[in-house]
Amino acid sequence: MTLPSASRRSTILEVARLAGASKTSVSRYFGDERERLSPALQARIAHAASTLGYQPNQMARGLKGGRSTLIGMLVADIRNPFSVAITHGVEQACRQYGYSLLVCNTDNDPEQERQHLALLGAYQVAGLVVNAAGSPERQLHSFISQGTPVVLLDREVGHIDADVVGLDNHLAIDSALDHLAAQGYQAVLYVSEAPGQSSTRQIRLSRFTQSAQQRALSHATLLLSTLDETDTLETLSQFLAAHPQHACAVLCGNGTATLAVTRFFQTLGWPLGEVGLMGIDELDWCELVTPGITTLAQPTDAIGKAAISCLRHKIAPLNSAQPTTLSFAPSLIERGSTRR
Amino acid sequence: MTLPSASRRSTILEVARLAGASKTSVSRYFGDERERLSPALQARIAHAASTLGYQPNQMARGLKGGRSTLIGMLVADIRNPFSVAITHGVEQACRQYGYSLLVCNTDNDPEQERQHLALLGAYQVAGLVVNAAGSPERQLHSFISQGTPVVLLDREVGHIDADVVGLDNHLAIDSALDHLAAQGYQAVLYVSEAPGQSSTRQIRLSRFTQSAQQRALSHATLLLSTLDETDTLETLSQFLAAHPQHACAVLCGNGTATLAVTRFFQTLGWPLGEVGLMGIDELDWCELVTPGITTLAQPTDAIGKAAISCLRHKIAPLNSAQPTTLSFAPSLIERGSTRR
DNA sequence: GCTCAGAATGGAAACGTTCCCATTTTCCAG
DNA sequence: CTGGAAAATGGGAACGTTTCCATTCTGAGC
Repeated sequence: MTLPSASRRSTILEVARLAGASKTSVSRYFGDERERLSPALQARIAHAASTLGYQPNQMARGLKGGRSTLIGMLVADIRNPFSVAITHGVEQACRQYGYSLLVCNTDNDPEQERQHLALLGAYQVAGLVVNAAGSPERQLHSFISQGTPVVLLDREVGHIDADVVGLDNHLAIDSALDHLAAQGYQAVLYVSEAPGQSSTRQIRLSRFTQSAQQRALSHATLLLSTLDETDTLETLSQFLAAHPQHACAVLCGNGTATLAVTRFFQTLGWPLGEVGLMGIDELDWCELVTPGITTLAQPTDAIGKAAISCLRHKIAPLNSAQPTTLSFAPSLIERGSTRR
Repeated sequence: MTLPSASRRSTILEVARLAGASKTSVSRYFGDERERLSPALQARIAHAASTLGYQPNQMARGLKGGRSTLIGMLVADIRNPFSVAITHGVEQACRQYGYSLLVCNTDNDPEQERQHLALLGAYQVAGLVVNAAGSPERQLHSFISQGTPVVLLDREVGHIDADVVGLDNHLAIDSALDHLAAQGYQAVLYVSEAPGQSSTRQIRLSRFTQSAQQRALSHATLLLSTLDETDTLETLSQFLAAHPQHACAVLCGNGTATLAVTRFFQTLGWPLGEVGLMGIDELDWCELVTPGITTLAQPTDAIGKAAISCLRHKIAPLNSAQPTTLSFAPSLIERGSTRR
């Protein structure tokens, strides 16, 4: 004889029966009206529930309530350590407030982004944290008009009534230039991935030009393309050649750029420091490449937490709070790559 | 006058009304019985649905069907690039088969693991991919007995009727030793994080000892503790001192160990290559630290895909297929750190 | 023209909750 | 005691689907 261990998940009704209570009371117990129940009843329900191993069915909950305890997060590139660090912060904050995080990676593909957004809608997420790949304005609008709050992370999107959380890009670029200037570099090349739809890349890029100009620094910019590696090497060499009497430095717009440029430095045999190198985003290995690469670290945990905090403020009341922009300051981690 | 743009999400019933059909037919259209409908009806429904921007409510679906299109994934440490790479593979495979991935990071904390598993159960995930932090045998059993297939990733867990997908650890250790021996190293120190509950770490560690012995290599092992950095440095120095007449090398059990050891090499001023260094797991920066660090790369995409493939085979039919263990071979990426 | 199989379609119950109400119980002021 | 408000509890409809079953429609064979 086999045990009838088909072991279906038990329901609220079974708990109610075992506890000698109504399903309403059990529902109250597991909802947030527990204190409305008499201590005696609470005890009976607690006992029955633990006997049966009862656990509320979130699907049913979501269906009835029209809202789940799920928070959706769109990440443009999950293989970027910076994105992971932020995701980690978001996740911690979610747990703290009893939400679960549904992380969707879009691989920087607007089509995948579209699909993922549709899915998150279908799962009635309670809020949305978006590190946009494309410009999904219409879809985001539809979330917002349905009352699902949206927070934009690191990248802005068209005209959306949403909070934006991220690095203070102006400050970051300015700090970097301050540091480089203070270290005696007189000509700076800014290297970035192609800005495309990314507001952050656009802002950093234009701020660089503007700010370098103000400081009367010789400067130029270089956009990485995954193709033409030789072209890129060429441009780098030319920059150095164009400033024979200046101390030159390269500033990288994000971690990916730093990685690529570090490789190029090695290919070209440029000594770190003599030619300065500095990057936005701190990475594990920056201290390993002798004499270390100077970076501007983003407060990733704080950014993640701030995102969830924004969401929470908009979830509970039908809060018409104005969209805010929260900008965080980077911190300078000084290493040998900017020491002449 | 404000527009009544409260814009609720439209339901199957509204589509049915607009299309002049019954909700049953609409349900069939969006389920997988579309071909049972006459072309005329299909067309009407398609039109109505797109007019209304209808999208099936997954909550209701999950509730009725008892199963969602969600796949749950437990990751022990999302900040480990190796885990991320695997997650990426799993995610791609999920998309390919129409599943969505609910990624939960446990930060190597069994308690968080417990909570996340409970949650995934409540969301009726269709399958579970588990990179275990602790030993949640009981919970996993309850998933399996409820018919939810489970795949173990990289780490085994107690006595669970589940497929296991991961690196062939014996092969990996053996390949590493083969390579080191071929390069002329005669004494090898194996560095690993403390094995704890991780079957992978245990297996690699014991295989190392066994295999090094067979090859008549001088060997020793060192477990990293996050505390006592000086202790660790001490042990490293002693190993070198103990083999004055041998060519020494260090083999790192995973990416974290490689990072830590590389730092130690720098602190101690050991020249890479003269003292050999090799690591399991390929990392972005391994080629940047001159003269490059030799690694064994795991086929992360293949591993992720295999995991989902296992799940799929068990989801559809009440398949009683025997649990399998899929082991993948690593590939050697040879660099200067193992060239004398 | 009639029967009947099979295709096409629809009605209604069920999934496990929540929440609005209604009902019962408690207890205190008069 | 008693009336009545407040506290405690329960009944049942509703959420948006899926699915079982019943019904209607179509056309081929006689």
